[in-house]
Amino acid sequence: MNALADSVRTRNMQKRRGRLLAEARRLLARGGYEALNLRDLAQAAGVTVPTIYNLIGRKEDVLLAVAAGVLSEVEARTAPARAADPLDQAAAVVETSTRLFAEEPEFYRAAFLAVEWLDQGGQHHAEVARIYAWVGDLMESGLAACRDAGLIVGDIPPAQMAALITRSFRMSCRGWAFGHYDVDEFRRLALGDFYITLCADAVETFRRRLTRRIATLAAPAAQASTSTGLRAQVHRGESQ
Amino acid sequence: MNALADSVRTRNMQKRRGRLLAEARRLLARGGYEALNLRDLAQAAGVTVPTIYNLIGRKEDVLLAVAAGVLSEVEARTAPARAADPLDQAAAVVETSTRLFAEEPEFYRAAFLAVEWLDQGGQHHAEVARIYAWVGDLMESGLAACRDAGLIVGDIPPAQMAALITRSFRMSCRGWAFGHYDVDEFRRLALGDFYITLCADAVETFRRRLTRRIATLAAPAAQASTSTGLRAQVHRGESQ
DNA sequence: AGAGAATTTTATCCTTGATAAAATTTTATC
DNA sequence: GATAAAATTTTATCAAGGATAAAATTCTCT
Repeated sequence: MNALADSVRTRNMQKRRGRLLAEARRLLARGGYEALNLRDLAQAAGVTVPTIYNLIGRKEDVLLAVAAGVLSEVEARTAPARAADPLDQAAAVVETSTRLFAEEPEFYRAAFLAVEWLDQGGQHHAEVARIYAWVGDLMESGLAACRDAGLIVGDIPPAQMAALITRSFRMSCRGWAFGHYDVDEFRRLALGDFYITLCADAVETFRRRLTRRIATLAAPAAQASTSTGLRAQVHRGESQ
Repeated sequence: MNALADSVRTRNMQKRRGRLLAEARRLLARGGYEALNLRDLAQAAGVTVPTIYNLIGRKEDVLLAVAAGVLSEVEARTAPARAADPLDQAAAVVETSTRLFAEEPEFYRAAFLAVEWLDQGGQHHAEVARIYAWVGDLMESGLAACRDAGLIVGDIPPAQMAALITRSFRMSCRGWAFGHYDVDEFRRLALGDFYITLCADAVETFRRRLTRRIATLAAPAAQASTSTGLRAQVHRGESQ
């Protein structure tokens, strides 16, 4: 009962746990929430179902672990990266997200699906709250950088602006994670929302810069993507 | 086989169907998605499970019907209501939502949970798309009213602004539907987001009006929590 | 009233989350 | 190195929930 020991047993457990989480992400990212069931997960990881319970916990805990993974990963990989230009620094959240999403789509898509699922399930989860608190803080510090550079008037409470950006950012992430659009469209949307929000409290020169950037974003591939995939859904036996 | 007949049979079926949907809403609004299972639903409505399949369809169709209900209800109850003031007209979406949410919380909460669930489930649903397309259109026409009144500069594509407002609006609705905050907080958030977005492209005088309104909104406490955890650096100056 | 159509119910299947108890593997002690 | 104890994995099984076929019932129309 040596608690410190990095024993064979402990190492194997960690390895199995890692495999389980990796497979959970793969299943989630590929087939969405409904594709993640404990039997398939166990089989994919080469263990049996009760082992999942032993190594991770109930299904909710699996999702929680997937969601928690993204936070540590992101915190580790997000450089402090103080850009010279405060606008670029502020936009860094979006640019970084875009890069990460493009590099490891499976990882982030899975994490996002997990988060959205957990958030929907009644209870409050500290992990989920922490993730968005982290995004919110980044947004707010971006705002602060702009304010310090004299680019922002200061008529609107920064917290309120940060909250707005965070809300719309989350929706943009959702759209990507759910497969409504690709990562480029995600970047366009998130960056556009960000610039527009900044415009709301921007000094005149800064505002001109922002509107120019917004015009650039709107570029070629139009939108209309998300809401037009209207495949007629036949209602059975629905006589009106 | 008279299709037109408003026969006893048809009338009873409609009545049962109505009871089923009403009970579905009740179960959803009270216990969230997990509380809505077909057996309980059938029992609550005084029928058996296969009857649900006959009158409505599979579980997904029940959710779809609940979601669809909100659109017809809202379209019916939303007056054309051209306010004298274009700002008020633009904000009408939020004010109307607030009123409806307060009047029939069960109905709207259920519809929202249904929509969010459907949206998460991989497939595209025309009903869901239509609901948010409708919101987006209202937002855009509000913007148009402001533009026609000369309150908006026109540097930012209205569609992009409308999309931003719609995204954040949806998140605010979510928060209310999931019980993260009450209807007053919902109104504050949604209205605040709306005003900030308008600020982004507002003529100077209009912008002053908006920031004043924003300051008014921020008013009294409520709850800090929600999801952001942002500590406000309260900008209190600018009282004018 | 009675034939035939439409609807509801009875009975049952299958998937999936969850867990107790047995079997196995690892650790610690002599 | 053998063996007892502890920890972990597996076998077997339950219960809940979505879904459906087939029987029973109700309604319509002549």
